[in-house]
Amino acid sequence: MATIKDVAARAGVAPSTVSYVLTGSRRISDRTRDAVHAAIAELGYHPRASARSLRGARTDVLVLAVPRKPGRYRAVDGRFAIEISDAARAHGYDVLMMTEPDGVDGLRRIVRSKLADAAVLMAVRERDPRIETVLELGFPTALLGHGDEPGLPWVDLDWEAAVRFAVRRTVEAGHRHVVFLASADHEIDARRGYALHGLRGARDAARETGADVRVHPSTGAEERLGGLLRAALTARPAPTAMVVQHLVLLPRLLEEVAALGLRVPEDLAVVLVGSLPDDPVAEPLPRIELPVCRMSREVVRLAVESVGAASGAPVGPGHARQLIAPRMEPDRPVPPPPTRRPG
Amino acid sequence: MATIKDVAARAGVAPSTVSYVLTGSRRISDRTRDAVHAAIAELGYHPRASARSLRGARTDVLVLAVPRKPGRYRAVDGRFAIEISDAARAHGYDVLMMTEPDGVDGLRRIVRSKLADAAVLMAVRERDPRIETVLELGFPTALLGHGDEPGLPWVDLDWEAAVRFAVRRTVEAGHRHVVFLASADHEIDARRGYALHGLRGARDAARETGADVRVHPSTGAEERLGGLLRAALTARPAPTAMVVQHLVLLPRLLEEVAALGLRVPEDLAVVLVGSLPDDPVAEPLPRIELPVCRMSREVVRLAVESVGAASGAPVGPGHARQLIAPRMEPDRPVPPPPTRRPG
DNA sequence: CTGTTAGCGCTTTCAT
DNA sequence: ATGAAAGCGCTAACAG
Repeated sequence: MATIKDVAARAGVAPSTVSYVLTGSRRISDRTRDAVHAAIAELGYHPRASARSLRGARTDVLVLAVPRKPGRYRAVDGRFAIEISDAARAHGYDVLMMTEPDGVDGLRRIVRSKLADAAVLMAVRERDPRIETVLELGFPTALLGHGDEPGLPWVDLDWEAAVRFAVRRTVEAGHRHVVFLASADHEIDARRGYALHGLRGARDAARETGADVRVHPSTGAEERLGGLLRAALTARPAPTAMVVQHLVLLPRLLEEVAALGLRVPEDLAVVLVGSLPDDPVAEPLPRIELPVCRMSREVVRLAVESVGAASGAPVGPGHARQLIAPRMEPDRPVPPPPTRRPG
Repeated sequence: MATIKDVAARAGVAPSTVSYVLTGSRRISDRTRDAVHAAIAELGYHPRASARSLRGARTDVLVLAVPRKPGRYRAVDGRFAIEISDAARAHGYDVLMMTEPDGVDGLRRIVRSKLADAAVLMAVRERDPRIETVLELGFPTALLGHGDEPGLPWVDLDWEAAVRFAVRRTVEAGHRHVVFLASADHEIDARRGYALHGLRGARDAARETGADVRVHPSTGAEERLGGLLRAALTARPAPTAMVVQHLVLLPRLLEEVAALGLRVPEDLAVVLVGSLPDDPVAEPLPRIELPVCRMSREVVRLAVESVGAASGAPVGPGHARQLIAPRMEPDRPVPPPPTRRPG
C-alpha cells in the first residue's frame, strides 16, 4: 500500500509537498501540483486516516448515540441513523454508531479513545445522563430532541406546538370531545423530551380551546391497548376525534378502533402527531409528520459547527436551538364530526 | 489528555510495560501490573485509537454498507444497521456506516483510508458491484443476503425454501388457488438476491404441490397497487389465499383487500414471508419472519472471522455460508379456505 | 521480568 | 516555492 513517501519519490518532491498538495494549506506551483496528482493517480494513493488523526486533531468522524433498550427497537431510530449518516457525508464526516445499552459507558469509551470529533445524541431525555457525560468530557455535541438542559445545541420538532396545533385543528373542524393518546408510559417514565412536551401541548390546547380534551396515558404493552382504547372511546359524552402521539402500535390501534365498530373517519377522526414520512399506515390520515430529513441535516450541522467551536468561542445559544414549527400535511384536513342532530 | 508516557512515569515503569499490561502480550509481575492499573485509574488514561491502528494493523471497526437510493428508505435497513452494531460490540468492534449512494466509491474510500478491518454488505444483489470492489481490494467482507457470487462468506434467510414452505402450508390448509405477490419490481430489477430466490421458491412450490399458484409481480408505486390487487384477486377461479413477500406496502395492501370486500382471513388467507419481528401489522397474520437478530449476529461473526483469515488461510467455504431455514410463527397457522360447497 | 528504541504515515513548524 | 525534520501515541522487536 502506497504511502506519502512513495508518492513523493515518484513525483520527485518532498513528502511534505505531497501533504501540502493534499491539504491545500500552502500554495504550490501548478507544475508541482500536477506532478503530485499524477503520482497519486498512478500509485492509487489514499492517505491513511489513523495517521492523519494521530498527527492532526481531527478524525472526521461523528459518533451517533442510538438509544437502545435491549430487545426493543423503535423504527424512528433506524431511520434517523441512516439519514444522519447521509447528512454527515455532505460535511465530509463518517458516522460511527454507538448502540451500547449504557450510553454513558459507550460515549466515554469513544470520546476518550478519540474515535470521533463530535457526538449526536438521539432521543434525548430530561436529565439525560449522557449530557452530563459529554459536558464533563468537554466533548462537542448536538442533541436530537431536547429536555431542559442548558449549554448544548439541539434541534427538535416543537412537540408542544404540534399537539396544540393538531388539537386546535380538530376543534376547528367541529369536534367538541377529543381524546389525546399520549406517548407510551415507558417513554414518559424515561422522561423523553418529546413525550413530555406532547403532554404539555395537549393540556395547553385544552385550556386554549375550551374543548373537552381528555389526555390518556398510553401503553407499550400491546395486550393492554384494547382495554385502554375501549375505555377512552366508549366514555360519555362520546369522543368524535382522537389525536395520537403514540404511533408505535398505530396499526393495532386502528384495528381495535374498527373492532369497537367505529369507522374512521366517519365515526371517529384520527389525527397523528409525529408520524414518519412515507409510512403507509399514516398516509391516509390527517397528520403532522416528523421532519426526519430536516432534523437530521440540522443536527449534523450543529454537531459539525461544535467541532470548530470547541477550540474557540462557545456556541452562541441563539441560533443553536432549532425548534421546528409543526406543519399539517396539507392534503389531509381533519374531517368533521358526524352530524348526530340533523337540522 | 494523558498518554502512555504519563502513565508510565506515574507508575514508575517504562511505556512499553504499560503497553504490555494493556495488550496482555507479555507476562508482567503482579506488583507492576497493579501499579500500572493504579496509574491508569488515577489519570483516567485511555489508549488513543488512531495511534493503535497506525502502529498495529487493526482498527477494530467494521464498515457497514447500507444500500441507499436517495429518498427511498427501507425499514429493514435501519433495523439491521442497529442490530449489527449491537452484535459487533460483542466482538469488540465498532460500526461505521457507509450510506453513500454509490456504494462502490464509498467502500473504496473507507477501505483505502484503512478506516475499517472488514465490511458487511447489506442487501446484496446478484452481480453486486460492491462485491467486485472488495474482492479486488482484497478486503475481508461478509454478505447479508446472497446472489450467485463465489468466494465470500454470507448469511441469508433461505427465501426460496421460505416461499416454498409458505405456499405448501397454504395448500395443506386446503387452498387450491393461491396468489403469490412477489417483491417489488424495482427490487427484482436490482437483482436483489432475496427477491429472485423468492420468485424461484414460488415456481418450485407450484410445481411440487400441483396447486394453482399464480406468481404476480408487484410494484413499489403505491398508486398502482390497487389495480394490481384487483386484477389478482378478482380473477377466476377466485384465489382463497395470498402469499406476500412484498411487505413494504402491507398496510396499504390490506386496505385494498378490504376495499374489495374481502375479509381476512374468512374470504382470503394472507400469509407473509420475511416480515420484521414485532411488526404490529404482521403480527396477527400467519408468517415467516426475517430472523434479524440471528442474521446480524452471524454476519458479524463471519466478518470478524474474515479479519483473521485475511492474513492466513482462506475462509473455508463450508461453514461460511449460512442459509437459515424458514420457520412459521407457531401461533399463527394458515386458516382454511371458505367452504363454498356445503355438504 | 522489564527497559530501550525504532518506526507506523502523516502534518507542520522551521529553514532556505 | 519547496525541503528537512520533529513528533503525534502507540506496539513490538531487540536487549538485557
